[in-house]
Amino acid sequence: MRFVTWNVNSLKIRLPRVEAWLAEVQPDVVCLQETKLADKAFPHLAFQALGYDASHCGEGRWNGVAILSRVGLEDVVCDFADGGEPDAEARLITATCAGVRVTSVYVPNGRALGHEHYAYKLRWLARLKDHVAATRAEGQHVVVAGDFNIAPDDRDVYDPAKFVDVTHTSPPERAALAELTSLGLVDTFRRVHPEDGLFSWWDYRAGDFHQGRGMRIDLVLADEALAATCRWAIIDRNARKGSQPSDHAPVLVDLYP
DNA sequence: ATGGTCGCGCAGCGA
Repeated sequence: MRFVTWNVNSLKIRLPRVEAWLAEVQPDVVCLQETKLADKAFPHLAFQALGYDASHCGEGRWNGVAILSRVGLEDVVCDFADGGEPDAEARLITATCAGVRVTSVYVPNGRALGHEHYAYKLRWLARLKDHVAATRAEGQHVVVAGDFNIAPDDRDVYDPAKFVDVTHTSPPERAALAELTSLGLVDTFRRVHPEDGLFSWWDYRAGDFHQGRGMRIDLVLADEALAATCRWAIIDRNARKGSQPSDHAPVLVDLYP
């Protein structure tokens, strides 16, 4: 099964590119983030025409996450599965695809160390751990894929010296991600590609993409048994090129549940 | 040169 995560930065603007990419790559399960759509504006028919069922959790102007699947889409939950208060923002959606419990996540950005939004990011990640623990307890294979807004280690940024005391690399954020993986989840792409310099996001400004100034913040986490089946993974840099790209490239991971 | 670009939506914020 081919899994993809892709922060599309507005599905309204990006739909033509997403459609063409899906037709070419033929993934089985796709986790989207930052659709920036209300549920009623989600283009179900466009995806149906390509063979995908879809579920979307959106609020309109910001955030918005979805799961597309051509191998079944069941038991959709549009929030944390920890039994707590509903999250105010549309940042995760969970569904079962061919026996795999899949969650598409858009982790808060954090904005700056010490900012209220940074505290929100850490609280959100702590809740995500509870969500994953609850999901794992159901006994199915688990995939948690999305824009984590965290570079797991120094291989995941273009210049570690430039990422000191900033969001995406700060020790509390990395510790929160480690808490998550301590539940038995594995960064599948990293398992296949240990080298540095492989990024999934580049700022639109200053020619960062062409200068190689990026970060790897889009991850596909899978339970250990499922991750052990991974033999192939790639970040499709070509999808970051050309006219009207997202600032994120899609990450593809083949797993065999 | 100490910025730079997008997307949303129509000012300026968020990323």
